[in-house]
Order: sequence, then C-alpha cells, then structure tokens
Amino acid sequence: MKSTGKLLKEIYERLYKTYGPQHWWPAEDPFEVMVGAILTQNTNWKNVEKAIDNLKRENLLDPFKLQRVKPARLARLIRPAGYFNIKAERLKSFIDFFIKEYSASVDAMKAEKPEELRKKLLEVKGIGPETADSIILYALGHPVFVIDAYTKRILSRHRILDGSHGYETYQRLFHESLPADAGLYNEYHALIVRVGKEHCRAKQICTGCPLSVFLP
DNA sequence: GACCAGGCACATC
DNA sequence: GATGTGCATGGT
Repeated sequence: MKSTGKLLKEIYERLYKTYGPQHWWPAEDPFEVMVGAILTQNTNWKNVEKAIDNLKRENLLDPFKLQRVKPARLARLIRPAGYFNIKAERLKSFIDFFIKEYSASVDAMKAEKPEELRKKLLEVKGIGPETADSIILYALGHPVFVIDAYTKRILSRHRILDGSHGYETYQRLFHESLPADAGLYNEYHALIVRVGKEHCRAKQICTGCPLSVFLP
C-alpha cells in the first residue's frame, strides 16, 4: 500500500509531465486576482474574463473606484460572470474590507500572517474557504493549498479520500504530504483544474485521463 | 434542451 | 452536522 503522500507527489509529477506549467493566475496584478477569485465562484473562467474586460474597459478595476460605483452598474458590468447581483454585493463587501483593513494595499495585506488573514477573509460575507485561499495563494504568494470541486472529485475517484469530508480535511492532506511551497501549490491546483476540465467532469468516465494509471 | 462551470449563504430538519 | 435551495450567464 502506497502512502497517500507519495501518491499525491506522483500524481503531481504525472500531471506536470503531461501538461507542463499552467501559468496561473491569469491576471495582470494581485488586485485583479482577488476580483477574479470572487467572480469565478462556481463559474467558467471564460465568463469571468468577459466580466473583468468590462471592468477594465470602464477603467473601474481599482479598489477605490469599485467602492464608489453603484451596485446596479457593477452588476450590469459583471453580468457575463453569472450570479451578477450577488457577486456585485460580494465584491463590494470584499473591497470595503480591503480598504478598511489594509487601505487597499496589497503589501499591507501580504504582511499579515496567512492564518490571521484567512480568518479575517472568512468573516467577509461572500468569501468562503476556496476564495480566501485563492487570494492568499494566487494574489499574495503564501503557500496555502486551494481545494475545489475537482480536487474532491479526483481524490474520491482515486479512493484517496471519499467525498464526505470538509474543506480543511482535504487541505490538511496536501499540506502534510507536500513541502510548503507556494510555487508548487500554485501549479498543482492549476493542474488539477486542467485535468478536471478535460477528464473528470461530474458525470463522465475518466477515459484517456493521465491519472488513470493511478486508479484502484 | 439538459448539463455544467475554478462557491457561498441561508433555511430547515 | 448533514442536506437542500437560490443565485444566472454562456459554452458544449
């Protein structure tokens, strides 16, 4: 019986050899990552890009401008990303937090200890564990592993961990199995999303999946 | 036309 | 603590 830690490392090696670097997060700067992290909740990234392009075109992709923009206008601009009313609210609540707590300074936010920052982010309405960790890893570069629906599905299908566990259980598994390396966590999560999109959708048998060699 | 996508909050049991 | 539901667009 192979240890889980070793298996997770082998899965990473195989994904990296198959797909190569994924160059995440696809954004120009940390603030754009934060906005994207909220907009991509349960939503295809292509739709998020359209919403972000709209904000850029209106020259609104800035904390202070977004704080001032009317909710109705914000919702209209992010419409392609879906759930636009609720996401407009979530963006607003995050931005209020970002300005109040860190004066909209990425460096100030980065100076916060990741565990403390995570707690604070989770108190912001509309930010759950995945969004918080996406911000901490992809916007700030701290080594925190991001768990998403694909991660759970893949671990479940490979009998590594069944689907009945909470977010932190999955995360702990990666943290205990891998070195605390932000570059590695960045690439691994991106690769999981890549293989998930191509081979591990909800109601799809994993045919031709590079991970099929690891199936029980 | 069904199904899905890089979740989260809230109600109810 | 588990389970169900609303939120919504755009691509396959």
